[in-house]
Amino acid sequence: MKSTTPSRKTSRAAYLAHIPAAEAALRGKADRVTQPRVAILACLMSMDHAASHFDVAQALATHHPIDRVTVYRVLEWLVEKGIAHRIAGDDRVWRFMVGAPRAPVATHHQHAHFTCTDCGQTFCLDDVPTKFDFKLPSGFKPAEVDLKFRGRCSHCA
Amino acid sequence: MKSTTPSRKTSRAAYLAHIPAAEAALRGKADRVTQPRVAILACLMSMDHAASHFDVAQALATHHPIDRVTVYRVLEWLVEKGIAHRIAGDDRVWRFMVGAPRAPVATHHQHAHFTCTDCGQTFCLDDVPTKFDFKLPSGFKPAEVDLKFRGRCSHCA
DNA sequence: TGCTTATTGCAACTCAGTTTGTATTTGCAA
DNA sequence: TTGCAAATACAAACTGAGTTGCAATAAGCA
Repeated sequence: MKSTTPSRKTSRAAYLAHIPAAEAALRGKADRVTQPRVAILACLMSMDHAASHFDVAQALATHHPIDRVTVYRVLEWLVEKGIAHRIAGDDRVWRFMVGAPRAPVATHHQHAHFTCTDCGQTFCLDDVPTKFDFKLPSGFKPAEVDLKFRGRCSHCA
Repeated sequence: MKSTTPSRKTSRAAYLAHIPAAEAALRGKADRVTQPRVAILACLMSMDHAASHFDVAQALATHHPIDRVTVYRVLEWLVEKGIAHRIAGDDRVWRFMVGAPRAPVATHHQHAHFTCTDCGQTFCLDDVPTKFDFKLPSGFKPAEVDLKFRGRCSHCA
């Protein structure tokens, strides 16, 4: 078992700093604001890139160890509640990030994903201004768009 | 084990009709034109939607059974040779289609993928005329784009 | 036809993720 | 503070996609 995002781990300080924000974000959405939920959400918030379940579990391992099944369940629950969203990677591993899910068609500001071919990390690029001019074959009724880039990220360029 | 694309299977007639074309496509690219390669490529050619390894194996099961490992290897080999390309699905399954791979950035005609939320099938939409006007955050150097739609396909609309 | 070697078939394996079940803990409200 | 439902921990078994190693086969060529 190896980390899917080897470099640039979340610092513990950054994680702790996001705990209040994580709690606040959960207050409205959750019946119960539990420690694992807060910890996992704070962990996601402190990252600038998408994290796999394993990344999350490992990031919290020393400070606040959480059962891997719970990590799975909480991450799925965060997605269900619209607090986070997940991205299918090229390596069949789900990665998670805080924020809105897939963007509806016909917005001019697109939520895009950028996967670095160098360091392997996936970033969310919010508000990518794109002008779509779709001419899909007749009969195809799109509801959502996913925009995915591959290339060099700002850290590896 | 369930099929990933339950409806609208490849008919055997359509598959047989594509065998000569498949052989011709392989002649230039392959050292050896083997039966599994021809069969699998003909199978891909006869489909109008993306097929998983399992779909291919199942489609050929009765007429021309091929070991599932061979299906994996041949499909990967087809991608490597530029004869087919693969798409990462939302269910952690690779799907394959004949044709060119990912489009480079800065082309105005985009090779897009459309996944139907109803029947679950993924289609390739070639030559989708899109006018991209990317403004990625500074430092991000994109090399490839993936454009992915979700919605209702022409069969389910 | 026989030779050579790429390719195939088979079996066993890895790995991410899921499921189930039970005992325990904990958030929250009465 | 107490009671209770919801959530977590832990263990274990399971699923399903994809991989690896090796012996057997068959495509192309002389």
